[in-house]
Amino acid sequence: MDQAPATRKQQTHERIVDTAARVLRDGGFQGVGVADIMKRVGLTHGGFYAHFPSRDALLVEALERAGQDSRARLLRSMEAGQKKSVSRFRALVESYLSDRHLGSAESGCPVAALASEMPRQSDAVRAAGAVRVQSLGAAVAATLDADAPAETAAIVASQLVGALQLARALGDNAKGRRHLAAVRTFLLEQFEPRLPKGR
Amino acid sequence: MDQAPATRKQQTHERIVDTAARVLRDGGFQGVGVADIMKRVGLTHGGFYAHFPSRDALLVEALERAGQDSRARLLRSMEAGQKKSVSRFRALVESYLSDRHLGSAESGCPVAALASEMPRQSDAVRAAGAVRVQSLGAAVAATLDADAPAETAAIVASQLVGALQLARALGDNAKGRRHLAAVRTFLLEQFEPRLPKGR
DNA sequence: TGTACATCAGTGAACGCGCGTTCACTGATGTAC
DNA sequence: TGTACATCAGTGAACGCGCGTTCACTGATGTAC
Repeated sequence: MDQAPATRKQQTHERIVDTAARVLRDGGFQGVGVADIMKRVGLTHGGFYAHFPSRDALLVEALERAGQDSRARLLRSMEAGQKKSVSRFRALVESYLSDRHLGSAESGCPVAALASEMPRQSDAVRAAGAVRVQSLGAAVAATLDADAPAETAAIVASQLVGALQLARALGDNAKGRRHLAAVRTFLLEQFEPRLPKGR
Repeated sequence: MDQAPATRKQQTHERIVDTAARVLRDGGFQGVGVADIMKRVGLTHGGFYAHFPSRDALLVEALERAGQDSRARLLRSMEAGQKKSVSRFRALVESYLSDRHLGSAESGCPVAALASEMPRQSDAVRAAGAVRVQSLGAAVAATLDADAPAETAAIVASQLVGALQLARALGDNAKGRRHLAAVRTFLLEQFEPRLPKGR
């Protein structure tokens, strides 16, 4: 929806944000260093401030980008599942609580990767974080029956984020994977819509 | 259980760990600065290394202490509830997902305060974190029926941690409190033991 | 088609600051006789 | 009871390092005529 010519500067800007969106999820907020990001993009750090007024402004954009990335990834899983007659809800849960997501935070959900750090960020970053949380809730809601209570999405989102975080804290090993599996089973039994293909 | 004489040095050590355990939950791992902690205790930073081999060693002790603090606090809530014939499970859930816990991370559960930062810490800190996660699971298990499936504790713990984190990311406001309330209601309906007083 | 100039995007040195860590030193507490 | 000495707990200056930010400058791209 934004196929404007894209000047060279805009292209560079995108590359910086994309890189930061990955590093952010892997290394947390303080893992995003101005010099480091610029180096990864193949530039020197001095040019950074021609693109962003401050490091904080980059964090905000990177967080938004990470959320979009992650959401697009979930949608692809759901499309792939639909071809196999898997409900949207099941595709979401199996993708979010997959062993793959356990191990690769850098391309995963930024809420799971960053939630406990959110309260310690600047106003602007926290606001962007709250939007990400609500967006996750909306993504979950879209997989539920239309007549499901409004709170169900919040409950499921909490469960997804908590389960992935505890699994990661236990480690990318048998303990972590067992934890994920337990929650996966529970959520499917408890919340998978009864209609053949979900809503 | 450790009422040994306690030398002056040991007393100071305790004060450093106690202070760090609070600051850790409020400010995260990188919120714990050697000079800052010593200043809060009323000392100068130079003396730090007579107590700990490194900052990382303090983080490990502070994380353990925070877990013990938080667990003791939950146990007190459960005892208080028992006098009012409230099940242990209900006391746990209402305490963990209370508005009070939403606002005051520094005396709360370190897993909720730090989970997403755990994977980025040193081996020693991650190991201590994994112990904290399992300890939380054990605390939950102790409030469930003896015949509950083993996975239930992990499921409930995930839900508690995820709900508190998302509520905090939404903010210490109406949105955050509504989120907590929704999950509280769900957990009680779903998992509160049916026997009069819980196990 | 070519020349002159302006703008753009990025360079790289420098600054100030905070942090973890080290270390020679000091004042207070405890012990020996 | 008093004196001399050793140990203990903490002090404060200094170090090296990384980080966010600034800024004068440069080479490349685009525009005017």
